[in-house]
Amino acid sequence: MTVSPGAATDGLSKAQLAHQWIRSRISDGTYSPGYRLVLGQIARELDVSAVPVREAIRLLEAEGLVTFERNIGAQVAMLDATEYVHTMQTLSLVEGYATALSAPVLDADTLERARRINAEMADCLDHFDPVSFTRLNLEFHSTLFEACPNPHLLDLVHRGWSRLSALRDSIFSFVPGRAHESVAEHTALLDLIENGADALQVELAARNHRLGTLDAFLARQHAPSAP
Amino acid sequence: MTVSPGAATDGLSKAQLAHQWIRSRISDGTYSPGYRLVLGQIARELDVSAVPVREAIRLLEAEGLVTFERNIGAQVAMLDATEYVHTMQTLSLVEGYATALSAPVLDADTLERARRINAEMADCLDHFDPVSFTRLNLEFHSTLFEACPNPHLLDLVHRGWSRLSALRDSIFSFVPGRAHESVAEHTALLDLIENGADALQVELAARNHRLGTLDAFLARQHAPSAP
DNA sequence: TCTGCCCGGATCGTATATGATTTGATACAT
DNA sequence: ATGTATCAAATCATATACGATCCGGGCAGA
Repeated sequence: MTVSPGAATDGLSKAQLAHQWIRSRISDGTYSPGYRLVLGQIARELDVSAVPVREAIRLLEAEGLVTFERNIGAQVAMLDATEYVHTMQTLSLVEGYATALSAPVLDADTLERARRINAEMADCLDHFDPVSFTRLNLEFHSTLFEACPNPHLLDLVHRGWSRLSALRDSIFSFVPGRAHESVAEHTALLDLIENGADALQVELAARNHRLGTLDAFLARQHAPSAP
Repeated sequence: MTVSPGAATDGLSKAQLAHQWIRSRISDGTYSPGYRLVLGQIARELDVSAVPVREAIRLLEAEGLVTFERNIGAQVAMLDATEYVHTMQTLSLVEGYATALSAPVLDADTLERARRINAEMADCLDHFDPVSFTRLNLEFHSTLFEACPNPHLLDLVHRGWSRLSALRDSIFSFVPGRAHESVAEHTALLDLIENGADALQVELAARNHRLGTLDAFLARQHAPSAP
């Protein structure tokens, strides 16, 4: 028995492998926005043929992580200010709703865990560790919306985060002042949930929390004098 | 000069062609939920190779219109009651927001057109023409959210509609009582927009309008005695 | 010098061919 | 009669090959 062309390294197809590989390269910044993705090149690097790579890239396109033009090629999606606004707006919407749908089914342990994560985030601010802060922020919100019973919504939330994290280096910069607000809003959100607040209240709190970050970004855009 | 393998019928690639072809077949009911999509078979029917068809199917999968399993094959997505609820829930969310974002930029002509469409819908009820009613319903809502400045949201709304329309025959049945309510709610929504109501008000009105249809469905599910 | 044309390289798009996997049927042993 | 092993057909997954298309650079003419 020999390793044959159609074999799968894992339970995954080569197309899925390529998909994840490229995606992680985008996430970790190896392929930054605008980077040109050349089928043959990636295929050689992964030691597969161009067909699975092509499929991977088309899927990434459907996710909005890369742009693709017929007979031209693919490149990592640019995230300009407008794109950022649209993505954040959409994410605020779906994340807010997902959080509201999750809220009723969260148990005390989970909420406690969320509070601990938020406390860690506060520590990160003291030590000025924006990288950990960003990671913990994702953990915090994941904790709150992962229980959402609607898989479509969850998928949309994940896509939104994926887009942002993939392109965080270009625009999504850490704004210290906003970060402090963020931690406070997290506490307020947890209080709302723990007190069994109305679904709409929770939704709007979660939504506005994210829109707040967007506003902070826009404010900085329009007054970029402050470092 | 001869028609060669890589040629495109239009400006579209064969993969895109196959994508649209399969999608329309799903929409018009030729391929109903559960129908098995066999690559080779479709490829022969379209007179293309299996590669573009495969790509088309993977894209449809990303859209949620078909399910796909490695080494097994693809089939038109089943839309059971749970799926229907999730899809409607998500659609209510994004459509509501898209409508709210559109509202401020709608001009008088557009609103007038929406009112005319709604009047036609009322006529359909008198003549008992559920097919036209459903078509006009899409037209009505399209009129209201097409001006939405956020392309991501618009895309999500279109995907939701696509899912529903593709699978309408199986579950999405016309409930006369609800249809009358629907027309009335359309009028109320237009009034809100015309009076320059708060964005949140418009959003919730649009959202609840759709959730009302969902509720009507659920009520019928739990009490299916009445035909 | 500038402009337009043509050509070659790079890359995408698809057909074809073949390996890999699943599924269902059949034959056999218990 | 039932359960299990084996095999063949169907189908997916991928490699390879080649045509189609785009882009940039060189060359001829004004």
